[in-house]
Amino acid sequence: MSIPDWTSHFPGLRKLEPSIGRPLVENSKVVKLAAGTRIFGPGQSPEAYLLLLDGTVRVQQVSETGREIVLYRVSAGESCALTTACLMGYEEYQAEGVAETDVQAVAIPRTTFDELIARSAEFRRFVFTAFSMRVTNLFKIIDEVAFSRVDIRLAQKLLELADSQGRVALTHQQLASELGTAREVISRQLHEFQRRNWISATRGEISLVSIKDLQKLAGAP
Amino acid sequence: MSIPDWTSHFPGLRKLEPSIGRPLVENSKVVKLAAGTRIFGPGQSPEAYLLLLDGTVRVQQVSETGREIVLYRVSAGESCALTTACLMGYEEYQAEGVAETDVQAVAIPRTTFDELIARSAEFRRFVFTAFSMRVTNLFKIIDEVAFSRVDIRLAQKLLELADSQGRVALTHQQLASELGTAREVISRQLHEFQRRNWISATRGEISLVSIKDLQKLAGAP
DNA sequence: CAGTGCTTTGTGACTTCGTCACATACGACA
DNA sequence: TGTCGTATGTGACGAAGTCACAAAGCACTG
Repeated sequence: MSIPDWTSHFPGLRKLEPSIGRPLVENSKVVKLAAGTRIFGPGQSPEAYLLLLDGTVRVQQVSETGREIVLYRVSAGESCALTTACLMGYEEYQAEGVAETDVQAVAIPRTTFDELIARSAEFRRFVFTAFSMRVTNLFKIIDEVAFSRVDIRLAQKLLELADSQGRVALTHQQLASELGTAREVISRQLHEFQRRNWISATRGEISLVSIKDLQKLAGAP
Repeated sequence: MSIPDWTSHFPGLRKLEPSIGRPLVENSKVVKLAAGTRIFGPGQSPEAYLLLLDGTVRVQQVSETGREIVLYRVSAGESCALTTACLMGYEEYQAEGVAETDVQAVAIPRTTFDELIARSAEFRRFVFTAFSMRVTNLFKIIDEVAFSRVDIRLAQKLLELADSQGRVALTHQQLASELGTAREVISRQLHEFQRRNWISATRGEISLVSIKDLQKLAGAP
């Protein structure tokens, strides 16, 4: 059976020299994970560098009191870059990763990863770029959590998560987890948005009515 | 003039093969920066990988409204790992780095850095470990900012920043920046600590009186 | 289709945190 | 000893988080 060349799914890897790309493909394997699978979590060190072929993985942090905050998502074509930090580093993972959908991914063993880093400038760029994006994003989250108002953040999140019909199929609790706040706070804000006729809501789903107004709130102060 | 072999200052670099260590030393140069120098900031991409020989660098984020939060500090023997993310990655730095004291550092040019990553497993481990620590720490900050009470965080910070005599030579404003909160909030909390006789304060300096009580607050919920 | 049980949402009361607008107080230095 | 810049104190109020329930909404069952 021939091994499918999944490297073409990753723009950053397409230009890999064949002498590099072949061992990469041969030494790693494609894994499938069902939606809801916990991929890693506090106390579980990841064992391989993961590249997503399909689906999305949500990386989040859970507080002692049970409140949650979503740190970022990994989608098809991306790598779970921060796993790398822990893959390479001395510490255990503090956050947890959950498959949001069924997921197909390439698992690159630690040794292969290390070898690739050594041998391919192209691969290094790919890894570091992914890293850079995540870290920049973490900075942004800190900024928002520390300094930004929830109404603004909620408007941004709704716009970000809406599908093409302007619908967001999440419960208040799930939105609260996205922003790292409490469910009641979200309920009240949504109520206020509804009062202003910016959204309409049913159990478990929100429809954006006035995207323009939401953008105005989300944008300039 | 002989070039000083500063690699011995870095435990992670001591075991570098000479064939690797020599070019590292030869291609990089030692720089000195006066206290207060802004080393990098939003819009300024760093040009080199920095290893600190002496002094400390504070990395912080400034909000639109002027509030600040300290993300981490780089001390002697450490690398400003996250600079690397941006060094390697596609994006500009979102945070700013300021020399807190006079600083002596080794600046490794981008090309040399890349070459070292390629050639030395030892150096890779050094860089990734530093990375890992910072990222883990960023996770912790997000957790604390989002979920933890200021009185607890303030107690922790005081204990962390106290010198051997239990003194913290910072203004309320500076403490507020450490925690990403407002000065008034700190003033009130310190007042409360004082009322309970846990600290005593003079202009610009705080003395910890009952470290035990502070630890109790900082520790278990 | 009425009943039951789980999940989701609504709400009031209260605490904590952040903001604004000043009032004081301290300390260095002329 | 006065003056000036920085540091700290404070009240009022709005925004956000917590707690303890109440009330829907939905699925499944008999």
